[in-house]
Amino acid sequence: MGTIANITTDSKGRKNAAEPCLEPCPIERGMRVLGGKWKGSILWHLKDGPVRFNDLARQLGGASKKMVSQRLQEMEELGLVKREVVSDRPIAVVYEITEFGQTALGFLEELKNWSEANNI
Amino acid sequence: MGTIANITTDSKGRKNAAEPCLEPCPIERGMRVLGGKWKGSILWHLKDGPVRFNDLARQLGGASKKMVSQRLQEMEELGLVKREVVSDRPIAVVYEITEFGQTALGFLEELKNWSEANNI
DNA sequence: TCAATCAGTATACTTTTGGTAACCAGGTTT
DNA sequence: AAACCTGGTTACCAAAAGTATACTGATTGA
Repeated sequence: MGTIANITTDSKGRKNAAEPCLEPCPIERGMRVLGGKWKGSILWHLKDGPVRFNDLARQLGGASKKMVSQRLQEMEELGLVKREVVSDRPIAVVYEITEFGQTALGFLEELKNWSEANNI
Repeated sequence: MGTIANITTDSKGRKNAAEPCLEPCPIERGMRVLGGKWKGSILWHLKDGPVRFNDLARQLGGASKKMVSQRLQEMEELGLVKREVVSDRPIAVVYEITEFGQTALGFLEELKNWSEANNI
């Protein structure tokens, strides 16, 4: 939808929804990209610069390595983050937010403000 | 967290995260309130006025009645929506967004815009 | 009389998600 | 030598989310 809940009333006083959504609306689709567990947090933690895998995992308050690794992979495929091997030998990998990823930060900040303002 | 990913570098060039999050950050907590499947959509569909249960279900593009009913109950407990029986006999119930629920609309609109702008 | 509408609930089932714990190889620290 | 670091993977398990069908009980409409 997007505009108005289109409820009509027929001659018998019966109500029905004029435009049932055939597919999830933009809000639903957006949620499926950014709404997964930890995804928002991950993006937020990358906003100030590249972070290494284990550091990221530690900063997520309880998310397991498996979770972090899974989410990072999904987000890399979506183009939200970029993975970079900075050295082998003592292997080191950093994750960085992409330009596309940055476009979501405004929305995440609104969410953060909302949570804080309402003691969520 | 909230401010900066506090990464320090020791004398050997090793990096480590100074402040691991002990609990989920505001973004994570907010997501757990608004991020559940269908919750955002439901709130959005209520923004223009009260809607009846079956109409709402039809407008959610594939969500089953069970889902809609479950989500509505959760959201009522959270104070995001209000349930009102407008008549028995031919039983009629409407769901309405609360004042608190309205505070989340700004954030949902940002999400909607983001989804649409990026073909999500 | 038969069918459909209202707002759900009940039941049963499958799929997806989230999570723990152990493990890998190479290197460093104690 | 023993233990920890790096960035993950694998196996396993529990809980959540989703599907689909059928049912309520009063009322209205054809």
